[in-house]
Amino acid sequence: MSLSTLIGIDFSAPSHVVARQLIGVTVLVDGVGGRIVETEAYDGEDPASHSYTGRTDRNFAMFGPPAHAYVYRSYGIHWCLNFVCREEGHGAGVLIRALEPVAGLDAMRARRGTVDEWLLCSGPGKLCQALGVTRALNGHALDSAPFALAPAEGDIEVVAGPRIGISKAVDVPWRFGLAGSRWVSKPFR
DNA sequence: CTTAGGATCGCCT
DNA sequence: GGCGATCCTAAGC
Repeated sequence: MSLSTLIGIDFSAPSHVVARQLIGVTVLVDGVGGRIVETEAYDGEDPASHSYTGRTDRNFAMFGPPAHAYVYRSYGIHWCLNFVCREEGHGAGVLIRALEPVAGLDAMRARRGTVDEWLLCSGPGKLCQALGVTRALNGHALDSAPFALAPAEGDIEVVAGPRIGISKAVDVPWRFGLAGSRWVSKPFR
């Protein structure tokens, strides 16, 4: 058990390994959250990754200790949540792309302004709004409040495919999902 | 069903 | 000055 091991997952492993293991894990922020059904891996040697060209004021959390959060602003509007992985200094992380809503549904509806449950957490920007994730959590440890993680339960079948919304390394199959889940942001082929 | 455009911030060339 | 690890709305077919 290394210091970067949390809920049975070794966050110092390569990002695509961690991304696969995170499917089925429950994540809560101040008691609001759900089960992770979709992730994407990004790595320091990966042209599509924010960390590819080195450390900046925006991405420094990706180069910090594993099992911490990296939160960035997307298109000047949305927040996106990543779990940092790999050894410190490497610059890798896993983008949390969709959740199955489990806890704090009323808070999610209020923040998202909709009662449609699929619209609450079916995308990286949506789930951050639903869970109240902002830059304030950038660099925050995942094993301490307001975060709470719980291991996946039962048999988890994971499917993989190319990542969404990027223009580089578009064929790398580093998007992972819970097989058959209706909560993913886009179906897997 | 598919496509197009706007919102709006911060890094990069 | 350009362009995103996005989302929403509106319009076209």
